[in-house]
Amino acid sequence: MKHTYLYPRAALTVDCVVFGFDEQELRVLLIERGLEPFKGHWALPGGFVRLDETLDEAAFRELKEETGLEKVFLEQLYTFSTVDRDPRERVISVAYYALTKLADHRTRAATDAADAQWFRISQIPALAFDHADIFSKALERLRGKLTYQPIGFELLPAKFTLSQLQRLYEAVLGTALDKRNFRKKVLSYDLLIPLNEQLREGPHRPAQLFRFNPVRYERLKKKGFLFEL
Amino acid sequence: MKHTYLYPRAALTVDCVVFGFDEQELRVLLIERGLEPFKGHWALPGGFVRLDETLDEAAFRELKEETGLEKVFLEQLYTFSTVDRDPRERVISVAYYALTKLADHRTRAATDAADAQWFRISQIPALAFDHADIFSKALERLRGKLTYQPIGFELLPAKFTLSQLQRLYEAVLGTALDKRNFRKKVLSYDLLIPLNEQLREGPHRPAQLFRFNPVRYERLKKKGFLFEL
DNA sequence: CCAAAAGTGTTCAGGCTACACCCATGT
DNA sequence: ACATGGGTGTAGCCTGAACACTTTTGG
Repeated sequence: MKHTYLYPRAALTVDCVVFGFDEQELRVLLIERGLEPFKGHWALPGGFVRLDETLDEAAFRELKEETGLEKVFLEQLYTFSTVDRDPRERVISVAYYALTKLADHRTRAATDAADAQWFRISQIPALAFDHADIFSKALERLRGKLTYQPIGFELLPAKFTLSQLQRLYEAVLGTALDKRNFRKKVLSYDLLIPLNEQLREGPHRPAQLFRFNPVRYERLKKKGFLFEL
Repeated sequence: MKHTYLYPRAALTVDCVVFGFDEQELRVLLIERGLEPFKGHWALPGGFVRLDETLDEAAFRELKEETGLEKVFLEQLYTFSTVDRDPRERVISVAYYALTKLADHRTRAATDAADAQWFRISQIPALAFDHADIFSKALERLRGKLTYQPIGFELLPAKFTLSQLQRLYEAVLGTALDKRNFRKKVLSYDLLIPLNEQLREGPHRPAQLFRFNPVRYERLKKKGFLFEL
């Protein structure tokens, strides 16, 4: 009760749209709220920004605290400021989106955050506050970005097959892609390194595993660069 | 002196990077600060956000108050939060960028805001706070956006020639473009309406004037759409 | 008549699209 | 042996890049 200002101030929060990919469909990580307002509703992970941290730091911290996630791809999305977006008082929220390797984090998230759950993006429940707006802006951004920057890999395990990569693109973009053309194009970037390893699962020919070339990956990611449709 | 909170809160501002085009080069509108900190330095127009307005509203309001500009294209850019970006106290700033028709506003801005001045982007003075960072992020965004969305027209007068449009693209992107290819491509979008009017200036053949097709323009602007290189 | 910018078509190469069959494996 | 996804090449089309000269005007 001891912080007094000349003019009224809005409270400031960060909220994170955490995407994952389950080899079939895109998913988002949501938290069930234990407190009012919107108690019992699902919401994006997030919380108040402290005075001694940047927004990026706040987003990483909240992600860690609420979901156990660390070292994920995280990028600022947009700042939401509708006057009555929080029923209690004026709260402005800086939204982030994160891309995670779902398989790596599935178990951890399940233990650190008992109330966290991955939802298919086609089956998202009613969300607290204006989180539905935030989510849709994040999805839009992900779609846009995926087509001109090679960020899709952040959603896949370190070793992956071309079919997995293609399924990811198809899931995110919502369109079917031609297998041969997709492979030709992706390989042409000289971004994937074939491993001496194959993925065998199910009654069919095993699939070649790849990882990306980290140096080339960074270079391309920086300089914004055309990818695919 | 009577706004008291349980936890300390950051102050919140908006800052606007206002672009204009003088037929030759891209320019930015800056304000000379009359108060400390950074008194006498140039800075982006902006100011504190009120509790009863959204960020967009705050940006429009500050733009009006400080520069006299109204009804310009305005879009949220990024939120800046380095802990010591303001020497007085913790201030978080939501940056916007605006595109204006310089010719229309030149005089108005000059009267409403005696301290406002248009600078060539190649000759920007030292800026207050982290405004240089904000500016460079805005320029990067403008460059990126111009190549895949038809927003360049916001910087031109309502009636313009193809050469003016081309010079704009060349100035923003920093590259020379082939005249014939440029015209072919731009016209192919069926976005420009030729007028029964020509621009005559100087000892040479007069140039055909165009305006854009507003319906088609809006449609294309919305659905994000490939433009040019 | 000279200087200055406006305006205009064609050719070529490379990239994108469409498309169908064989391969390796587990059951 | 069969069902399942993995893997591969080519031909036509279209788009983007390169390129030079004529036209219209004002001075």
